[in-house]
Amino acid sequence: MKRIDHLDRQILQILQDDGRTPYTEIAHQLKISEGTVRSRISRLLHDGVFEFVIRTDPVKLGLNVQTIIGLNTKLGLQQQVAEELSQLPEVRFVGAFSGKHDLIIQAFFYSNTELIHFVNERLSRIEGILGADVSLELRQYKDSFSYVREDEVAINEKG
Amino acid sequence: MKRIDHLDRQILQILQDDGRTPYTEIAHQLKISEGTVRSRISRLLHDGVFEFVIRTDPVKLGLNVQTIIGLNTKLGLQQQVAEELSQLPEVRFVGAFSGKHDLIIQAFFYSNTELIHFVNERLSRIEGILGADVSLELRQYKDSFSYVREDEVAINEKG
DNA sequence: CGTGTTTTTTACGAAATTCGAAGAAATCCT
DNA sequence: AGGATTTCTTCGAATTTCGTAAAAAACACG
Repeated sequence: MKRIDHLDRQILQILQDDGRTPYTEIAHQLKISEGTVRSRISRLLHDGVFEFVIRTDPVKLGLNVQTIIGLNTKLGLQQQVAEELSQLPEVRFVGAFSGKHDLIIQAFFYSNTELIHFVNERLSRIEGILGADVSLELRQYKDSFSYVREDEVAINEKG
Repeated sequence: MKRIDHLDRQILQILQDDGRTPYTEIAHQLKISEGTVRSRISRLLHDGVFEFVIRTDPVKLGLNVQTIIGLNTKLGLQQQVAEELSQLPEVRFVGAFSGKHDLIIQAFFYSNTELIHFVNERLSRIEGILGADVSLELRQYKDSFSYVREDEVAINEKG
């Protein structure tokens, strides 16, 4: 896989803002040709560096209850638990971690009732879960989504 | 703001898979005209229901160290701490929560060294932080991103 | 350094997509 | 039912994307 250079990062940064920016427009902004933008993008896509998606607002879709749940699992059952959790549509993130919790998941619900039902009926039925610490999101301050860090692009700006 | 109907959700679901799907293609799949797709999308964009973005792979960008950090803050300083944390480029998510931790953040680093530096130099300098539980991501099982839950679209499929 | 090789970038015409706007169809309200 | 409003379709024009071939740049190695 080819190294990602500064031009790639600049392209990614523009697309992070608006994933539908025309290649011609990106080319114009970066003062390169459309063909270059196109070949860079298809290489990056091919290498799995990024993909075009949309970012929906959960609240606007009615998902008002957002949670992060830390879980502890029985030794040896962690992976199985993680895979079962991954199946659930309410769960959007599942990761294994070092630290206080073996697994941390993020889940979204239409209501508190649905959340309680999730904890009492779904989680409790999964074998290997020893405990679950539910944290309810009260307010969101940042959710940036941009892994191309602005500081990184800026540093090379003068190079 | 107009209610989001089933057709909107179908459009969103297609775009979740590939944010650059042409409107003509969406129209074809859903057996409606391109104009309808276009007007729906511009309404949804206008209402802030979604936006076109790209999803980059942090690991491919060199961000190998992914963490979730639970923080406890001094009473009354929570908001200020949250806002300071939001400024940091390493931090991509900041939320206030009920539960064991007042704030939960997600942060990404190029190396363990950078992480240690972040905890020792950056976090420790922020006034109002009482404690930080760092969880290091060992493995990711799911990171779906799709808030239009498949089950929801399916249910209405017969309506 | 210089020359051959490979990679990247540019250029350009053809195909596809997007856009604006106007008319048709459907929905809503009373 | 009838008029008003919203949503949907249609269609030509403008723009973008795509394929490809040639130019330019970067690279490798004697």
